[in-house]
Amino acid sequence: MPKVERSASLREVAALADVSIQTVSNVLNAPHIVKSKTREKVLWAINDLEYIPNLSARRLRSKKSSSIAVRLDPNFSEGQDSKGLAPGFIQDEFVYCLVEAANTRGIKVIAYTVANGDSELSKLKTFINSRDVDGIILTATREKDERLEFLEASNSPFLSFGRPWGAAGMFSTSNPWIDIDGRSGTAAATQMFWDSNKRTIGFIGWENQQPKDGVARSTGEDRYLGWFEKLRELSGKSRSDISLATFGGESIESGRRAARELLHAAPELDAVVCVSDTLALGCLLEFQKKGLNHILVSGFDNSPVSKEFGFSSLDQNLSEVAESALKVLMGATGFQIRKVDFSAEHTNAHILLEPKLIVR
Amino acid sequence: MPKVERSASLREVAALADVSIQTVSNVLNAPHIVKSKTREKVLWAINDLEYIPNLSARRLRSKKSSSIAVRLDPNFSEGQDSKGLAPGFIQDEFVYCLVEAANTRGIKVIAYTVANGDSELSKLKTFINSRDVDGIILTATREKDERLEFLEASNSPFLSFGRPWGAAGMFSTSNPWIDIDGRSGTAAATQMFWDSNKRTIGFIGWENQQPKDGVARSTGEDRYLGWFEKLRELSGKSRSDISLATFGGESIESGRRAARELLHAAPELDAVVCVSDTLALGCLLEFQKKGLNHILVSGFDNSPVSKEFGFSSLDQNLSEVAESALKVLMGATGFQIRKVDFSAEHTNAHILLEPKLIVR
DNA sequence: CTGAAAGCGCTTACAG
DNA sequence: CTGAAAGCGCTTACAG
Repeated sequence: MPKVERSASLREVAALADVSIQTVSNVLNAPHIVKSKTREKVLWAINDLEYIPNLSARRLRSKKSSSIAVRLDPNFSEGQDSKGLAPGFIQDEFVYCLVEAANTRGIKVIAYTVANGDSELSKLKTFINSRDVDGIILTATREKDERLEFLEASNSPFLSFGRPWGAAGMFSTSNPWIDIDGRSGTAAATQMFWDSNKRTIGFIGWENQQPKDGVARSTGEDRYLGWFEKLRELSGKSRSDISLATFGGESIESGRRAARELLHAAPELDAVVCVSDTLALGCLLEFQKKGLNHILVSGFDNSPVSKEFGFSSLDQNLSEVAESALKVLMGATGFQIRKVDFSAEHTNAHILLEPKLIVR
Repeated sequence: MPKVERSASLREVAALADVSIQTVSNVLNAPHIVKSKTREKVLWAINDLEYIPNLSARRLRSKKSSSIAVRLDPNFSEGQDSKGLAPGFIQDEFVYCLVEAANTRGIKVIAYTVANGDSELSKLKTFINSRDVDGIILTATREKDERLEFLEASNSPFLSFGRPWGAAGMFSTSNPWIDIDGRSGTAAATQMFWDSNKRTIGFIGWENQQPKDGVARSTGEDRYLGWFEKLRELSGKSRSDISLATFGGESIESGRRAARELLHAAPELDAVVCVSDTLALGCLLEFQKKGLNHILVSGFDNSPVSKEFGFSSLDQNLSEVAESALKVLMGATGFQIRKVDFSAEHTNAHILLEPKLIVR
């Protein structure tokens, strides 16, 4: 391969095709307004010179970066409490799917991190005000969130992955979000067990995440309610009789302990719906140790752990999440990020997608 | 927060500070050449207007994007063979550390994917020729690699994470790389077991990765040799007597089977060095099942699995890898990506970093 | 040390 | 349908 000095500019393409710079630009950005004969001549020149537009120039002039930013989080914790077997799995998969979906739409994705000390808000301000990105994908938004306030005030397109649990403004159009319906997921797992003639179906959730009423205030409570309500519907039992649930931290050891607690409460236990793959594995290992291989277990996330150990799990379907997110920010078929007026448009500001039960 | 229309431009800052646009630019890019009194006046105006430079304009004019690109890979496999418990763990962690290190140096990171069908080469050409990035971080390079050839020909800065195993040109300056020294890692694990008075130390590697001679041709062979040579050194045995090794695919089940094979070959087995955390866990679970809790096990990657199950593992120290990678591309203290002439400069084109043994 | 001019490579707005 | 002009917001090169 010969040394390549630099790539051609519009000017050179125009000279070769014997048209104006502007016509070449039109062939690229509005081909339909160029006469087909001219267009072909220009395309030939573009191809011949291997012309690739300078994106900085395009962005400066058009005032569109065709880029979005997304935060990356660390998967390791220095010491501290256990975060389970796949702490960053969902986030990393989501980012992968987002990049893939964005690239398909001609959008670049800039990854950023927030290291100890610097504020995410100042990073977002810099991204937006330097015109480096057109929009932002947020994660882990809260009710009073300075990021939301800034993005709203600066009129920047954005979307959150995940609901701001417990926030009064969860359904406010000023915090548009897309999320997975955990409740319907654990309900589906419960239904599957029931259909396999399991009648004593327990639940293992995260500690401090058991709803006091029928309303979920966290991901864990939401997944609990899916099991609870579905079991009530199927069994015809009263609320107070649906009580085969226990809770623990996100660790193998918690899963083992929870399994023992459930067995103690109901020796006839024959299935367990778990809030996570980590707890499901702990539970499964405890049953194996006791030779109770007939008890079925389900987890959440469809992580490599669930595949490797062969238990059912709920896949969050992140490529669909990513595509839906871009559909909100760009419209169904558009190629540009734009601000959506949810109060006026037909686009829903809050999207809930079904997880997919992977039966193993 | 009030609606913000748009951020200020250099022109407005200059007007407020009562200097020329050029002086404001100098305060930003070459503060030392501006008289301190002028500089303060300008900084006050910048602060007052919350001025943030337009990056597209800066990039267009300066011909530097201050960005690099890195590829993201999917962690899920559709069916197929097992890829273990943490298939994308190292790659994802590396990307996180790279973004963090790059941001500290004022460099943006654009993530890209290569979906089935499109070629990575054409993506790289577009990145480079559209002036979207100044350099590329490659992964999984091979001996004859069209990506290397293109980047070389276009005179673009780049660096590979990982060695092109088995390639004659592994030490060619046209493929600069940074990698982790797996061999010294498994040697360190072997030494640790020896120091704990373990004398029958086995090894579990990946299938088809056992060196025929003393030369490694893959990551798995490299890690095997670390165990082999260290054990030979410590035990004083001859080559043919160091044979307590077995191999399998990257799965829990393989680890279990390998553990049984090692026990069969040497019932006095008291430690096992494994090529991966997945194999280590399979091995550990098999020992636990048999009540052989005195046998120590080590893995590789220091993934959440090793933390959760409490066995020793080798941490790849990816933040150091990322920082070292940028040191190659930017120099020790620079803030710009530049092409390195390895044949002339003192920078080494091939960097091998030590993994860190995490003892549990 | 500071400023007036040029220009990076495009797209926009508009005249023809 | 096509082209001449303007200009996006900076940095560079250079004159003073």
